[in-house]
Amino acid sequence: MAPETSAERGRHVRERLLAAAAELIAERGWTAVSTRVLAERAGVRPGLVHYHFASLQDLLRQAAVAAMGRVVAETSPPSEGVDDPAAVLDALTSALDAYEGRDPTSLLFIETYLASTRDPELRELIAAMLNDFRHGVAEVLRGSGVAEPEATAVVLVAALDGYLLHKALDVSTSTAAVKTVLRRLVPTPSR
Amino acid sequence: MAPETSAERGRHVRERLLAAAAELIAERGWTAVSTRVLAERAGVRPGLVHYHFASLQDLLRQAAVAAMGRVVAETSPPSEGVDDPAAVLDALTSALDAYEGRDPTSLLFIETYLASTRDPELRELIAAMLNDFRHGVAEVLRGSGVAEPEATAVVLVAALDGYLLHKALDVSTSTAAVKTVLRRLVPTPSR
DNA sequence: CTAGCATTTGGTCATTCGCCCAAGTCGAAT
DNA sequence: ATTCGACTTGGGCGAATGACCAAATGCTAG
Repeated sequence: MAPETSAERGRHVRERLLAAAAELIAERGWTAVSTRVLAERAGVRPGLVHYHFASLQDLLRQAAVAAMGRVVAETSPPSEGVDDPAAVLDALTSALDAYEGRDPTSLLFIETYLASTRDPELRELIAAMLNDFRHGVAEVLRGSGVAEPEATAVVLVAALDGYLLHKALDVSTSTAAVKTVLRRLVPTPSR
Repeated sequence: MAPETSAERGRHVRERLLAAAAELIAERGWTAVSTRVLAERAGVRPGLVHYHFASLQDLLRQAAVAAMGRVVAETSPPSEGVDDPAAVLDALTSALDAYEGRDPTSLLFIETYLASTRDPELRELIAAMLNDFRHGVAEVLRGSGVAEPEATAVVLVAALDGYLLHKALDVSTSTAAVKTVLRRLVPTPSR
């Protein structure tokens, strides 16, 4: 195998810990992730957790922000070149197909939202992400002539997260029907 | 004071424990509620928790279901006498004024949704509540001529819960503007 | 008055928790 | 070859956890 410098190995361990944390937050819940199960999942000795991170909370914060940032980046609608509101909606609702409510990604989002309630530092980071995403959606909506783009984006994103939240309880609802109804939120002004 | 029979005192203790549990789930998160803080909050000795309830999980389940059932009952729109979709919306969005996202009630809902993910017994109870509420809303929508009442109810309720979820992070959004946009979901067929 | 009962008490059990640290390993630079 | 520094190991700290139980308490029915 490739010989690793100790610095490289250290970075590798850090990444494994962050990945394991994102998994376990979704599986067990934010406050139920412990240093020992975390280390075991990462395939690493428990002592390493507090060598690479100041505290368990700090690790969880970094893991959640990094993982969520990645998801948001690839879910964000293209900032230009979209003029049809229906196309905007399709881009967003593709998330409804990708995430089923009970999957690690959906649960990580909800868990982090709740953890933000009890961690001001985390709240600021997540609120900034949410606002960026909302404004991105609003910009596209404005470009395609939808009235009140900012408020519409707020409702649209809320409906998406809320639907995923409910889907965790009840998977029987039809995503296709939901998409149809969501289209009412982005009416085309002309015609 | 009124002399209490031991049975009455027992029932009283049970209620205090349930009330304390609902508070603490919101404050600390579902998995972070312990028997000892629970007993302290209820003004009761720790040993009583496992006398009145089979387990801590069982207590939390009962507390969440009872508290949520009470909220749902008083938020549900009147099942008859409403023919204007705007009035339906007003009845529902009144919850947006009552709950600010970071209040105990909102947090209890989200926490319980997440706990349901890891507790099949709880999930069935909460899913039934959600479906009852959705169908109640759908029935009123159907009565006032809104197209696709079931799917509309799903989206509407999702938007409400999602908005509360996001409000916990960012209280800067305008509830009034949100209500305006939500009106698009319930278009009047006539006119 | 007494026996029976639900309730309450105070304590203990093994386990797990976050965090810390002295000692050890090992590649890189001198 | 030796030193340096980053990384890792294994153990241990006090505190908290869920659950359990024998003994005490006190109301109530006989």
